[in-house]
Amino acid sequence: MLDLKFIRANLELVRQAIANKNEKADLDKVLALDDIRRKLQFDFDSLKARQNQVSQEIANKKRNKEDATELIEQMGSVSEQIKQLAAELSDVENELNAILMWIPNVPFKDVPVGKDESFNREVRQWGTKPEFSFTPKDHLEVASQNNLLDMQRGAKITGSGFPVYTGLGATLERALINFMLTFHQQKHGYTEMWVPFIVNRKTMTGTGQLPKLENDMYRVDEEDFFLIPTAEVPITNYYADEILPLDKLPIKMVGYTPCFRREAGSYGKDTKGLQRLHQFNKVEMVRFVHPDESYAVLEEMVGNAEAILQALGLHYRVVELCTADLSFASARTYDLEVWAPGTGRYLEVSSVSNFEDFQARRAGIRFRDADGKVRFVHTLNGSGLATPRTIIALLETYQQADGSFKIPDILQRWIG
RNA sequence: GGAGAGUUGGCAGAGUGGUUGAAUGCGGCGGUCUUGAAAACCGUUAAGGAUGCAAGUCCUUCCGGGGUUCGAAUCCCUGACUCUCCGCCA
Repeated sequence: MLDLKFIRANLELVRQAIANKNEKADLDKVLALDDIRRKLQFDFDSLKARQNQVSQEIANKKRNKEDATELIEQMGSVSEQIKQLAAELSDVENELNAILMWIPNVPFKDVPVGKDESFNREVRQWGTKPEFSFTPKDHLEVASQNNLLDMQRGAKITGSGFPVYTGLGATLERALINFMLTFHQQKHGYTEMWVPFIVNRKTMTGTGQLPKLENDMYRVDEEDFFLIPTAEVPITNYYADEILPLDKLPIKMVGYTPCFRREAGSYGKDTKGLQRLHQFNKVEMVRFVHPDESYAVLEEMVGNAEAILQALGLHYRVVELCTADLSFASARTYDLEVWAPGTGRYLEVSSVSNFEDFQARRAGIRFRDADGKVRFVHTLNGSGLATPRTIIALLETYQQADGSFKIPDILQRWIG
């Protein structure tokens, strides 16, 4: 959520940001409602002040055993007006808030402006595409020959997009998660968190998934709960509505969760095998930092995610997203795309974003500055990494001529 | 799932329907004293909003929502959560 005062002071900037992100929001309505809100607030405050004052007088009279009937009668109508104004004020505030919730974050100034993903900017590459003496197979074929995956029975149990990992495939999945968690915890200094996989509406709103993405998520209607689409949601909201002492920053948390995504309407495009799923596993890094540091930390976090791919020996590239590809809440995002030799494409395995104070304002995550001032923290998060496409890259990169595949040494200790 | 108790400021913990934004203690910050520190003493210490150049003034908030009343932390209804006991269960 953007600060209303910021919107008022930077109207054109916000208007441009909405357009560049292909979003829609009625800023004129916001300004109009805000005017009404302030006027109602002023009237309400004035009447309340009067009521408070006269209440004192009534109390004094009663204490002195004097008659207060006249004052009480007067206040009857004031009381009615206050109720009326309070109701109007609350309606306007709700309406205003509802619109504010649909205004996206403003992109960082250096983010390339673009209308689709073709405007994304490649930042760098690491490693090179591996060479094969044979035609590399795609991950489904490798998985099939080695009995690692069962998409059909996953579909039978639940539906398409719910894979079953079998035997060594399951072990590899678990090893990968374990490896990544331990790596971030030990080498990058993150605190490991194990959090609920189902969250309430307030939490889902705090990180910006709601109201926009309600239809992309699995719901538990009876409780108005949601299955998390990413660990970002429960981990970021861990400190919601709190004021953190300065010495608690920076906060670095890492957690594994399964991720659940309905994403109706995404069928047909790049869905083969493990490329696009309704349930998948992901290790997520989350950081809360002083506003002055967030862009430096963003670069550092990209490095943290890259370190995993490097340790696994997988070729990848780093891409900066253009405004249109940027998520609703993000101000700047880098994607890591790993090379999948059999599929013949780069696949997104990580997305690292700086949300500045957008999420913090929604979720109420603040800290006390050196001079005692209460401010919003900057929140960042990044996948480190999502497993399915990492598995794709591993299977396709380390496949052998005979159809078997080699598990990278670094994962061996987790395979057992 | 059943029964009971509870939810107040950073924490602990008072609170009679009427100067209670809230006693007291702890913690934090500033000061006096001290070579320095501790102790002691003094002062200070919530967040959000409206208005104003500012100093300031005013309003809201005692888990959330609704109600009673001239007036609610205090009374009523309702929801959430926590704790204790019982039941069930991995």
